[in-house]
Amino acid sequence: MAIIINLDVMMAKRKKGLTELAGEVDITLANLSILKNNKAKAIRLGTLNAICKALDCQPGDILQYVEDEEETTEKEDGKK
Amino acid sequence: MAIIINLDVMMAKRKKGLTELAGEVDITLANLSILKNNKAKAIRLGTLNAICKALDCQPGDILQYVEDEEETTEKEDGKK
DNA sequence: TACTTTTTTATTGTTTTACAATAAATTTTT
DNA sequence: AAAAATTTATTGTAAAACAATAAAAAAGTA
Repeated sequence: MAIIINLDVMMAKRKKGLTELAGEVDITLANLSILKNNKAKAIRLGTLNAICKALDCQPGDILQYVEDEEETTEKEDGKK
Repeated sequence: MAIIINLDVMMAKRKKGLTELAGEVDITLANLSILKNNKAKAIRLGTLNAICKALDCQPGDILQYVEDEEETTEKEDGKK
């Protein structure tokens, strides 16, 4: 996979924590955490919409495409 | 909803049709058409990834957040 | 106009996954 | 240490991606 989620970055910029954002996005803390940490395999446009609205940003601020070369040597990124 | 899909725009820029793109993205023509025409309610990151790779673009080129005021007066956008 | 290609729409079925709800563990902050 | 915030995990349900297929509609070409 080479789509990474920069939700944490935008949250930091807006000074919003999970608790606050979860309320505005109307999603549970737990599931928003999953999203934030790139554990989600898909996203509903309605959810993306709510996030963009709450953070006043664009999808491009949250989703980023990077071509994957192997840099898996460092640590591990995708553990089972 | 206020997330719109500009996949058609990027396809036009890259001069790629559905047939060609569907092959590269490894998704059926029919389903890609649904995506392209904003009929999808969600998108898998794997699919978004494949599209970005095939079109050499970013998610932000395809997904756009617009706050919805009512401009439904013109035609109809979302029919049932 | 007929023929071809592309695109759209529809239908059915399977599999995946979002998300809720909940709880516990972990980390961070005070 | 205590409190607050975050992460991780589990179970269940509803939703939706996507495949496969087919057919209608639109666009392009001879």
